[in-house]
Amino acid sequence: MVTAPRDSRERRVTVRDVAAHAGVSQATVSQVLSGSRPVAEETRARVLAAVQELGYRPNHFARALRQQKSHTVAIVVPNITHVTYPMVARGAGEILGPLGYQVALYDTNGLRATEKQIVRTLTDRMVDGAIVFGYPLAPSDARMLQESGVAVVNGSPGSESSPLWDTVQVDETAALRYLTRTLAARYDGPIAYIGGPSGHNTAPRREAGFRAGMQDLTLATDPRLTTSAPYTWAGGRSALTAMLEAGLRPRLVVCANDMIAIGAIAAAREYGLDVPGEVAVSGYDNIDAAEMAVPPLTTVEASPFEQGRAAARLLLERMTDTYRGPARHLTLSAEPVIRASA
Amino acid sequence: MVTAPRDSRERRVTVRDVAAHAGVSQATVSQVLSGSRPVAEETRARVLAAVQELGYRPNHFARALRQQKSHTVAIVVPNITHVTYPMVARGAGEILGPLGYQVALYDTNGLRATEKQIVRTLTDRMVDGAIVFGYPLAPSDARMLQESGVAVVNGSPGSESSPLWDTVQVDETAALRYLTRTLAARYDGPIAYIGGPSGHNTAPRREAGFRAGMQDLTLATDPRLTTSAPYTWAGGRSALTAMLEAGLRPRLVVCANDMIAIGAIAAAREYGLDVPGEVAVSGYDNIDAAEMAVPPLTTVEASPFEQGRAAARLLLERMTDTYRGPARHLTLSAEPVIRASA
DNA sequence: TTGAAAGCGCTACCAA
DNA sequence: TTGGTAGCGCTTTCAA
Repeated sequence: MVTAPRDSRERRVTVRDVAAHAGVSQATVSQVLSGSRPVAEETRARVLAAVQELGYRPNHFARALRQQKSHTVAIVVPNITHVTYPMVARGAGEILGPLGYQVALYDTNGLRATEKQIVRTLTDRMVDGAIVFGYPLAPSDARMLQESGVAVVNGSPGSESSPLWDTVQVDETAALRYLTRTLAARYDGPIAYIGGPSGHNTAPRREAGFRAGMQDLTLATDPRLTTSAPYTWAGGRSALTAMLEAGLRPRLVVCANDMIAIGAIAAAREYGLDVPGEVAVSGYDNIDAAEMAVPPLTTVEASPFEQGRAAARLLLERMTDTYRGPARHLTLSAEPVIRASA
Repeated sequence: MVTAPRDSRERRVTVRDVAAHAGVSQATVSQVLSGSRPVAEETRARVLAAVQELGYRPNHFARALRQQKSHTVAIVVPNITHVTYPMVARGAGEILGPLGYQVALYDTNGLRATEKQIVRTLTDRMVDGAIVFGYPLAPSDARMLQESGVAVVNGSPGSESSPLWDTVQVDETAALRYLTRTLAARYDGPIAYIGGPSGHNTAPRREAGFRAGMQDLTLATDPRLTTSAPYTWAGGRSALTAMLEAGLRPRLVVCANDMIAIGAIAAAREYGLDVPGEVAVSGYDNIDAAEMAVPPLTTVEASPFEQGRAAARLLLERMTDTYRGPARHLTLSAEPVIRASA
């Protein structure tokens, strides 16, 4: 027969306990811990000793309730499963953590309904700030957050347009333009582009970059060689297969992301074409698989870690009211990573 | 000159406001919202209308402070960047979310110091439960959590040993044993194993599986063909290269994870060996890159999503006191995924 | 330099 | 079926 005490939950040590133990008032304890007003050195030492001895840990909720702030920052992303977003969270955590902020990660799953629900949760939980990353912040969501006193930064391609909140982004158009220009100059022959699905928010920006790069070299883009596919391996594979089946023979295939590119490499190989000897292929994102691909994939690295850090810094200045001016828009460059595939 | 009001933060609507608006007491409002005692239909309707009209949202902290529970479950993982862990979080969220629990993800970065710090945070934040996943829970951490009334589940290979907390795990040994047996029977010739780094907690279990599989077929393991490497592409590549340089020609290479395996494939290819024609290779984890590898990688899928769900269910029963018995240990099978590489 | 006490918003107990 | 109210643990005036 089991007789262990089921509820071993110990009573929490409170400010009151510490005050009693140190022979001072609660106010003094609170003060010593927060440094909000001067305290006699001797008293201070006594309080600290009591804190140590009793193992006092402040109750987060009581503090949050009283101060109306939770010392928590939310990071809201569309897909926690894609490496980019955890990296953003790590970057932000690196800045915010040491300053005493908790960083909480929320996953919208790409659903508008979930986005809204999370925004409501954030105001209920009185987060001090929110970094919405990977999709354009809805104005109504931004308003709701700001009215509740939540500082906001949006990190998303194309997000520079809003005058109401700070943004961080990578200039995808410029990155793909540069990559296209660099690679197109190397290969003699038709150049193809496999873009992302038209519904996706990054697709048009990347395609614009490809077109601009072509134009820089005064090359025409052949509509039969410009197509789109889901952002997947299978999507890239069938897109290039379709071109090859149609008798087209691109010398270079610029792809809107790495998965498409790796799929395209597979298609080329299945067709008996050497990569990069007969078809060169490039991607975008620099996912893990890019380095491990055969041949290793030439791609673009958007440094999500740095984006997270940057977003956190902007947010911090808003939360602490260090900066009060108009919305700031920070653009980071994405760098080409040249490997063997193109 | 900017004259917009700087603090647009609106005063929160409280229970008091709703009560006044509906002409009832705070107690009644609280009751209607939580369903904790019967209320006359007419009163109920009036309260609900007031809630609607005023846009009332309960204050999470006040509630947590009063009830001494936060309706939050923490998931603590060693590396938020590895796909497995976000998947676990999603699985747990799928169970816990609809029941009104918030799921918060914490990243220890593989550091013991951070683990401890997070455990302290969790007790401060009065989480109702914690799923510690991907590393063995330290007994002292478990004690600290349980003493604060936090329900605990540990998900980690080899974690079945503790009588003090529930565990969920995948039997890595059995999985690799089965895979080894299956593959080894197919190929005629020497069989190699590239294991993980000896410091890593999963390495010995996977190696044991390999050895058991070999034994099942009464095959001897050649020490020169049994090596270890970091869990990386580069690690796998140099490990197999070293064997080949030494004049060894394994017909099958069983690897402790996918990155090692994909690196080994690269090494074989660089040596002009066909995969799987001359060297067959298998991995473990079924990461994204496995499917995209050339040839697609034969591997083992540990279904982190299901593990997350399972852990959440165990935790839930502890949190709600639905289950009060001795520690339970759930083992899920990991399934082989046979592709072209072996 | 310190203490007393109000009150953050909520729930749950005790009465009616 | 409902209301009054104490109190969760903390910070922050106001007074001394």
